[in-house]
Amino acid sequence: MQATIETAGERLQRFDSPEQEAFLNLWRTYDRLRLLEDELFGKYDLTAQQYNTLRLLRAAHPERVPTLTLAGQLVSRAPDITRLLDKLAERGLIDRERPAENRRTVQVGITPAGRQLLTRLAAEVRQCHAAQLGHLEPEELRLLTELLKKARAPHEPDESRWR
Amino acid sequence: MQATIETAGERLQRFDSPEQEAFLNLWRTYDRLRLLEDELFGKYDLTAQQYNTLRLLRAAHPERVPTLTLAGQLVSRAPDITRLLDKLAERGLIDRERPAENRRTVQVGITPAGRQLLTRLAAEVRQCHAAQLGHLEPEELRLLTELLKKARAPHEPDESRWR
DNA sequence: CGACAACACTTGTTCGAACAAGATATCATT
DNA sequence: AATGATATCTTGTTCGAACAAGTGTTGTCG
Repeated sequence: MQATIETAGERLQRFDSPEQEAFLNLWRTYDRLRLLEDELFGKYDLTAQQYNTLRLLRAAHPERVPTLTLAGQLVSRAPDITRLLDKLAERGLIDRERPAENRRTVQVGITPAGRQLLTRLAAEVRQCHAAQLGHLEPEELRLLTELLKKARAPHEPDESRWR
Repeated sequence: MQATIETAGERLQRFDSPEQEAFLNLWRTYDRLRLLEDELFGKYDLTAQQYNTLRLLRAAHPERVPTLTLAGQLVSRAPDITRLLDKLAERGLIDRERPAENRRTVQVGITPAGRQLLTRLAAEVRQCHAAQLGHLEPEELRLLTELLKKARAPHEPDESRWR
Protein backbone atom coordinates (compact mmCIF):
# COMPACT_ATOMS: atom_id res chain seq x y z
CA MET A 1 0.00 0.00 0.00
CA GLN A 2 1.87 3.08 -1.13
CA ALA A 3 1.08 6.40 0.45
CA THR A 4 0.67 9.60 -1.43
CA ILE A 5 3.57 11.62 -0.11
CA GLU A 6 2.31 14.86 1.29
CA THR A 7 4.25 17.22 3.49
CA ALA A 8 2.63 18.48 6.65
CA GLY A 9 2.91 22.00 5.31
CA GLU A 10 0.94 21.18 2.22
CA ARG A 11 -1.79 19.39 4.12
CA LEU A 12 -2.20 22.06 6.72
CA GLN A 13 -2.99 24.61 4.08
CA ARG A 14 -6.01 22.67 2.93
CA PHE A 15 -7.33 21.07 6.08
CA ASP A 16 -7.69 22.36 9.61
CA SER A 17 -7.07 18.97 11.22
CA PRO A 18 -6.49 15.32 10.31
CA GLU A 19 -10.07 14.66 11.40
CA GLN A 20 -11.37 17.21 8.96
CA GLU A 21 -9.14 15.80 6.26
CA ALA A 22 -10.56 12.35 6.87
CA PHE A 23 -14.15 13.57 6.89
CA LEU A 24 -13.82 15.60 3.72
CA ASN A 25 -12.21 12.62 2.02
CA LEU A 26 -15.05 10.45 3.24
CA TRP A 27 -17.57 12.88 1.82
CA ARG A 28 -15.72 13.23 -1.46
CA THR A 29 -15.31 9.48 -1.91
CA TYR A 30 -18.95 8.88 -1.08
CA ASP A 31 -19.97 11.51 -3.59
CA ARG A 32 -17.83 10.05 -6.38
CA LEU A 33 -18.93 6.46 -5.83
CA ARG A 34 -22.51 7.48 -5.37
CA LEU A 35 -22.47 8.92 -8.87
CA LEU A 36 -22.07 5.44 -10.34
CA GLU A 37 -24.90 4.00 -8.28
CA ASP A 38 -27.23 6.82 -9.17
CA GLU A 39 -26.59 6.30 -12.83
CA LEU A 40 -27.50 2.64 -12.58
CA PHE A 41 -30.59 3.02 -10.44
CA GLY A 42 -31.73 6.04 -12.41
CA LYS A 43 -32.15 3.79 -15.44
CA TYR A 44 -34.79 1.87 -13.51
CA ASP A 45 -36.37 4.94 -11.91
CA LEU A 46 -35.16 3.95 -8.50
CA THR A 47 -33.20 5.86 -5.89
CA ALA A 48 -30.41 4.07 -4.04
CA GLN A 49 -32.53 4.33 -0.92
CA GLN A 50 -35.49 2.68 -2.66
CA TYR A 51 -33.26 -0.11 -3.91
CA ASN A 52 -31.98 -0.72 -0.41
CA THR A 53 -35.50 -0.79 0.90
CA LEU A 54 -36.32 -3.53 -1.55
CA ARG A 55 -33.19 -5.45 -0.57
CA LEU A 56 -34.12 -5.32 3.09
CA LEU A 57 -37.62 -6.49 2.34
CA ARG A 58 -36.32 -9.37 0.28
CA ALA A 59 -34.03 -10.36 3.12
CA ALA A 60 -37.03 -10.45 5.46
CA HIS A 61 -39.31 -12.22 2.99
CA PRO A 62 -41.70 -13.96 3.53
CA GLU A 63 -41.88 -12.08 6.80
CA ARG A 64 -43.23 -8.57 6.77
CA VAL A 65 -41.59 -5.61 8.47
CA PRO A 66 -43.25 -2.72 10.33
CA THR A 67 -42.71 0.63 8.64
CA LEU A 68 -40.53 2.26 11.27
CA THR A 69 -38.45 -0.86 11.86
CA LEU A 70 -37.70 -0.79 8.18
CA ALA A 71 -36.83 2.89 8.34
CA GLY A 72 -34.39 2.15 11.15
CA GLN A 73 -32.58 -0.45 9.08
CA LEU A 74 -32.03 1.75 6.05
CA VAL A 75 -28.57 3.09 5.35
CA SER A 76 -29.68 6.67 5.49
CA ARG A 77 -32.30 8.32 7.71
CA ALA A 78 -35.71 8.44 6.11
CA PRO A 79 -38.11 10.79 7.86
CA ASP A 80 -40.31 10.51 4.80
CA ILE A 81 -40.41 6.72 4.84
CA THR A 82 -44.17 6.75 4.27
CA ARG A 83 -43.89 8.53 0.95
CA LEU A 84 -40.91 6.44 -0.09
CA LEU A 85 -43.06 3.37 0.45
CA ASP A 86 -46.00 5.06 -1.29
CA LYS A 87 -43.94 5.30 -4.44
CA LEU A 88 -42.85 1.68 -4.32
CA ALA A 89 -46.41 0.57 -3.62
CA GLU A 90 -47.77 2.57 -6.57
CA ARG A 91 -45.45 0.56 -8.79
CA GLY A 92 -46.55 -2.69 -7.23
CA LEU A 93 -43.11 -3.51 -5.88
CA ILE A 94 -44.24 -3.72 -2.26
CA ASP A 95 -47.53 -4.08 -0.44
CA ARG A 96 -48.71 -3.07 2.99
CA GLU A 97 -51.27 -4.28 5.44
CA ARG A 98 -52.63 -3.06 8.72
CA PRO A 99 -53.17 -6.11 10.90
CA ALA A 100 -56.57 -6.19 12.66
CA GLU A 101 -54.98 -7.17 15.98
CA ASN A 102 -52.81 -4.05 16.12
CA ARG A 103 -53.95 -1.38 13.77
CA ARG A 104 -51.15 0.96 14.78
CA THR A 105 -48.47 -0.77 12.76
CA VAL A 106 -48.26 -1.13 9.03
CA GLN A 107 -46.58 -4.32 7.89
CA VAL A 108 -44.59 -3.99 4.69
CA GLY A 109 -43.74 -6.84 2.34
CA ILE A 110 -42.10 -7.24 -1.04
CA THR A 111 -44.25 -8.44 -3.93
CA PRO A 112 -43.29 -10.98 -6.60
CA ALA A 113 -42.84 -8.03 -8.96
CA GLY A 114 -40.45 -6.47 -6.48
CA ARG A 115 -38.39 -9.64 -6.18
CA GLN A 116 -38.37 -9.96 -9.95
CA LEU A 117 -36.99 -6.45 -10.32
CA LEU A 118 -34.19 -7.22 -7.85
CA THR A 119 -33.32 -10.36 -9.78
CA ARG A 120 -33.26 -8.45 -13.02
CA LEU A 121 -30.95 -5.85 -11.46
CA ALA A 122 -28.58 -8.26 -9.74
CA ALA A 123 -25.91 -8.56 -12.43
CA GLU A 124 -25.76 -4.83 -13.10
CA VAL A 125 -25.54 -4.03 -9.42
CA ARG A 126 -22.63 -6.40 -8.99
CA GLN A 127 -20.92 -4.81 -11.98
CA CYS A 128 -21.50 -1.39 -10.52
CA HIS A 129 -19.92 -2.30 -7.21
CA ALA A 130 -17.00 -3.86 -9.06
CA ALA A 131 -16.55 -0.66 -11.05
CA GLN A 132 -16.68 1.37 -7.84
CA LEU A 133 -14.23 -0.60 -5.73
CA GLY A 134 -12.99 -3.57 -7.71
CA HIS A 135 -9.56 -1.99 -8.02
CA LEU A 136 -8.89 -2.46 -4.30
CA GLU A 137 -7.23 -5.61 -3.00
CA PRO A 138 -9.46 -7.84 -0.84
CA GLU A 139 -7.33 -6.95 2.16
CA GLU A 140 -7.71 -3.23 1.46
CA LEU A 141 -11.45 -3.59 1.14
CA ARG A 142 -11.64 -5.43 4.42
CA LEU A 143 -9.51 -2.81 6.14
CA LEU A 144 -11.54 0.04 4.69
CA THR A 145 -14.78 -1.54 5.86
CA GLU A 146 -13.35 -2.11 9.30
CA LEU A 147 -12.08 1.45 9.65
CA LEU A 148 -15.42 2.85 8.49
CA LYS A 149 -17.23 0.79 11.11
CA LYS A 150 -14.86 1.95 13.79
CA ALA A 151 -15.20 5.55 12.64
CA ARG A 152 -18.95 5.61 13.10
CA ALA A 153 -19.20 3.23 16.06
CA PRO A 154 -19.69 5.97 18.69
CA HIS A 155 -22.42 7.47 16.57
CA GLU A 156 -24.56 4.37 16.05
CA PRO A 157 -27.79 4.18 18.04
CA ASP A 158 -27.77 1.25 20.48
CA GLU A 159 -30.46 -0.70 18.69
CA SER A 160 -28.97 -0.17 15.26
CA ARG A 161 -28.68 -2.98 12.81
CA TRP A 162 -25.43 -1.33 11.76
CA ARG A 163 -23.63 -1.81 15.05
CA MET B 1 -6.46 -2.67 15.29
CA GLN B 2 -8.80 -5.45 16.23
CA ALA B 3 -11.25 -6.80 13.68
CA THR B 4 -14.89 -7.41 14.32
CA ILE B 5 -15.11 -11.15 13.86
CA GLU B 6 -17.73 -11.98 11.31
CA THR B 7 -18.17 -15.31 9.63
CA ALA B 8 -18.44 -15.40 5.87
CA GLY B 9 -21.89 -16.93 6.22
CA GLU B 10 -23.13 -14.03 8.25
CA ARG B 11 -21.73 -11.46 5.90
CA LEU B 12 -23.04 -13.08 2.78
CA GLN B 13 -26.57 -12.92 4.09
CA ARG B 14 -26.40 -9.15 4.30
CA PHE B 15 -24.16 -8.15 1.44
CA ASP B 16 -23.83 -9.43 -2.09
CA SER B 17 -20.09 -8.78 -2.30
CA PRO B 18 -17.23 -7.29 -0.28
CA GLU B 19 -17.41 -4.27 -2.59
CA GLN B 20 -21.04 -3.74 -1.72
CA GLU B 21 -20.28 -4.20 1.94
CA ALA B 22 -17.59 -1.53 1.72
CA PHE B 23 -19.81 0.87 -0.17
CA LEU B 24 -22.77 0.50 2.17
CA ASN B 25 -20.47 1.01 5.13
CA LEU B 26 -19.10 4.09 3.42
CA TRP B 27 -22.59 5.42 2.91
CA ARG B 28 -23.65 4.63 6.45
CA THR B 29 -20.58 6.18 8.00
CA TYR B 30 -20.95 9.28 5.89
CA ASP B 31 -24.58 9.57 6.90
CA ARG B 32 -23.85 9.23 10.62
CA LEU B 33 -20.97 11.70 10.63
CA ARG B 34 -22.85 14.10 8.42
CA LEU B 35 -25.54 14.31 11.05
CA LEU B 36 -23.13 16.03 13.44
CA GLU B 37 -21.99 18.53 10.83
CA ASP B 38 -25.53 19.37 9.82
CA GLU B 39 -26.46 20.06 13.40
CA LEU B 40 -23.60 22.50 13.79
CA PHE B 41 -24.03 24.32 10.50
CA GLY B 42 -27.79 24.37 10.88
CA LYS B 43 -27.36 26.61 13.91
CA TYR B 44 -25.81 29.21 11.63
CA ASP B 45 -28.22 28.64 8.75
CA LEU B 46 -25.49 27.17 6.61
CA THR B 47 -25.30 23.93 4.70
CA ALA B 48 -22.07 21.95 4.78
CA GLN B 49 -21.65 22.75 1.11
CA GLN B 50 -22.02 26.47 1.80
CA TYR B 51 -19.47 26.29 4.59
CA ASN B 52 -17.01 24.57 2.30
CA THR B 53 -17.59 27.19 -0.34
CA LEU B 54 -16.62 29.85 2.16
CA ARG B 55 -13.54 27.88 3.20
CA LEU B 56 -12.38 27.61 -0.40
CA LEU B 57 -12.91 31.31 -0.93
CA ARG B 58 -10.96 32.14 2.18
CA ALA B 59 -8.11 29.93 1.00
CA ALA B 60 -8.06 31.85 -2.27
CA HIS B 61 -8.39 35.26 -0.66
CA PRO B 62 -7.51 37.93 -1.66
CA GLU B 63 -7.70 36.33 -5.09
CA ARG B 64 -11.12 35.79 -6.61
CA VAL B 65 -12.32 32.55 -8.16
CA PRO B 66 -14.48 32.07 -11.26
CA THR B 67 -17.83 30.46 -10.49
CA LEU B 68 -17.31 27.17 -12.27
CA THR B 69 -13.76 26.76 -11.03
CA LEU B 70 -15.15 27.08 -7.55
CA ALA B 71 -17.87 24.55 -8.32
CA GLY B 72 -15.22 22.10 -9.48
CA GLN B 73 -13.33 22.38 -6.20
CA LEU B 74 -16.30 21.69 -3.97
CA VAL B 75 -16.56 18.35 -2.24
CA SER B 76 -19.86 17.53 -3.83
CA ARG B 77 -21.14 18.34 -7.30
CA ALA B 78 -23.10 21.57 -7.44
CA PRO B 79 -25.11 22.00 -10.62
CA ASP B 80 -26.95 24.78 -8.85
CA ILE B 81 -23.80 26.66 -7.90
CA THR B 82 -25.34 29.94 -9.04
CA ARG B 83 -28.16 29.74 -6.55
CA LEU B 84 -25.88 28.54 -3.79
CA LEU B 85 -23.80 31.67 -4.35
CA ASP B 86 -26.95 33.78 -4.59
CA LYS B 87 -27.83 32.80 -1.05
CA LEU B 88 -24.38 33.57 0.31
CA ALA B 89 -24.35 36.90 -1.53
CA GLU B 90 -27.75 37.87 -0.12
CA ARG B 91 -26.26 37.48 3.33
CA GLY B 92 -23.24 39.54 2.44
CA LEU B 93 -20.80 36.67 2.96
CA ILE B 94 -19.45 36.76 -0.59
CA ASP B 95 -19.47 39.17 -3.46
CA ARG B 96 -19.22 38.77 -7.19
CA GLU B 97 -17.99 40.83 -10.06
CA ARG B 98 -18.04 40.55 -13.80
CA PRO B 99 -14.72 41.88 -15.09
CA ALA B 100 -15.05 44.29 -18.02
CA GLU B 101 -12.26 42.54 -19.95
CA ASN B 102 -14.06 39.23 -19.98
CA ARG B 103 -17.71 39.51 -19.19
CA ARG B 104 -18.26 35.77 -19.50
CA THR B 105 -16.78 34.88 -16.13
CA VAL B 106 -18.05 35.87 -12.73
CA GLN B 107 -15.32 36.27 -10.15
CA VAL B 108 -16.31 35.31 -6.63
CA GLY B 109 -14.68 36.57 -3.48
CA ILE B 110 -15.26 36.30 0.26
CA THR B 111 -16.23 39.47 2.13
CA PRO B 112 -14.94 40.58 5.53
CA ALA B 113 -18.28 39.43 6.96
CA GLY B 114 -17.70 36.01 5.44
CA ARG B 115 -14.23 35.75 6.92
CA GLN B 116 -15.57 36.88 10.26
CA LEU B 117 -18.20 34.16 10.21
CA LEU B 118 -15.54 31.53 9.51
CA THR B 119 -13.47 32.81 12.39
CA ARG B 120 -16.44 32.72 14.68
CA LEU B 121 -17.16 29.13 13.64
CA ALA B 122 -13.60 27.83 13.84
CA ALA B 123 -13.62 26.46 17.38
CA GLU B 124 -16.97 24.74 17.02
CA VAL B 125 -15.97 23.19 13.71
CA ARG B 126 -12.82 21.77 15.24
CA GLN B 127 -14.85 20.38 18.12
CA CYS B 128 -17.28 18.84 15.70
CA HIS B 129 -14.56 17.07 13.77
CA ALA B 130 -13.07 15.87 17.03
CA ALA B 131 -16.46 14.49 18.07
CA GLN B 132 -16.82 12.79 14.72
CA LEU B 133 -13.43 11.11 14.47
CA GLY B 134 -11.38 12.02 17.51
CA HIS B 135 -11.67 8.47 18.85
CA LEU B 136 -9.44 7.14 16.06
CA GLU B 137 -5.70 6.89 16.50
CA PRO B 138 -3.65 9.24 14.28
CA GLU B 139 -2.39 6.22 12.38
CA GLU B 140 -5.92 4.95 11.82
CA LEU B 141 -7.02 8.35 10.57
CA ARG B 142 -4.13 8.48 8.16
CA LEU B 143 -4.85 5.00 6.89
CA LEU B 144 -8.55 5.73 6.49
CA THR B 145 -7.82 8.88 4.52
CA GLU B 146 -5.38 7.02 2.33
CA LEU B 147 -7.78 4.18 1.63
CA LEU B 148 -10.57 6.61 0.80
CA LYS B 149 -8.34 8.40 -1.68
CA LYS B 150 -7.36 5.15 -3.28
CA ALA B 151 -10.97 4.03 -3.41
CA ARG B 152 -12.10 7.01 -5.44
CA ALA B 153 -8.91 7.55 -7.44
CA PRO B 154 -10.23 5.95 -10.66
CA HIS B 155 -13.33 8.09 -10.42
CA GLU B 156 -11.68 11.49 -10.08
CA PRO B 157 -11.76 13.76 -13.13
CA ASP B 158 -8.24 14.48 -14.43
CA GLU B 159 -8.27 18.16 -13.52
CA SER B 160 -9.70 17.59 -10.07
CA ARG B 161 -8.29 19.35 -7.06
CA TRP B 162 -9.02 16.11 -5.20
CA ARG B 163 -6.58 13.95 -7.15
C1' DC C 1 -17.07 41.59 -40.83
C1' DG C 2 -20.59 38.15 -40.33
C1' DA C 3 -21.83 33.57 -39.14
C1' DC C 4 -21.01 30.04 -36.13
C1' DA C 5 -19.01 27.58 -32.43
C1' DA C 6 -17.40 27.52 -27.70
C1' DC C 7 -17.55 29.28 -23.08
C1' DA C 8 -19.47 30.41 -18.62
C1' DC C 9 -22.94 30.82 -16.36
C1' DT C 10 -28.36 31.36 -15.38
C1' DT C 11 -33.06 29.98 -15.09
C1' DG C 12 -37.10 26.74 -15.24
C1' DT C 13 -38.83 22.91 -13.39
C1' DT C 14 -39.15 18.64 -11.09
C1' DC C 15 -38.18 15.71 -7.20
C1' DG C 16 -36.50 13.84 -3.05
C1' DA C 17 -34.93 15.16 1.90
C1' DA C 18 -35.96 17.21 6.14
C1' DC C 19 -38.50 18.90 10.06
C1' DA C 20 -42.62 19.63 12.46
C1' DA C 21 -47.33 19.09 13.39
C1' DG C 22 -51.28 16.08 13.10
C1' DA C 23 -54.06 11.79 13.09
C1' DT C 24 -55.25 7.24 14.66
C1' DA C 25 -54.84 3.29 17.58
C1' DT C 26 -53.70 1.06 21.85
C1' DC C 27 -52.41 0.85 26.66
C1' DA C 28 -52.37 2.21 31.52
C1' DT C 29 -54.63 4.27 35.34
C1' DT C 30 -58.14 5.25 38.30
C1' DA D 1 -65.48 3.45 31.24
C1' DA D 2 -63.34 7.94 30.73
C1' DT D 3 -58.76 10.29 30.69
C1' DG D 4 -54.36 10.82 29.50
C1' DA D 5 -50.06 8.82 27.81
C1' DT D 6 -47.61 6.31 24.39
C1' DA D 7 -46.86 4.12 19.96
C1' DT D 8 -46.97 4.37 15.03
C1' DC D 9 -47.45 6.20 11.28
C1' DT D 10 -49.18 10.33 7.94
C1' DT D 11 -49.41 14.90 6.07
C1' DG D 12 -48.07 19.83 5.32
C1' DT D 13 -44.66 22.56 4.02
C1' DT D 14 -40.19 24.21 3.06
C1' DC D 15 -35.72 23.71 0.91
C1' DG D 16 -31.84 22.09 -1.46
C1' DA D 17 -30.29 18.79 -5.40
C1' DA D 18 -30.54 17.56 -10.05
C1' DC D 19 -31.15 17.84 -14.96
C1' DA D 20 -32.10 20.32 -18.98
C1' DA D 21 -32.86 24.25 -21.66
C1' DG D 22 -31.79 29.10 -22.26
C1' DT D 23 -28.89 33.54 -22.31
C1' DG D 24 -25.20 36.58 -22.98
C1' DT D 25 -20.13 36.88 -24.30
C1' DT D 26 -16.07 36.01 -26.77
C1' DG D 27 -13.15 33.64 -30.10
C1' DT D 28 -12.54 31.77 -34.85
C1' DC D 29 -12.74 31.12 -39.58
C1' DG D 30 -13.80 32.17 -44.25
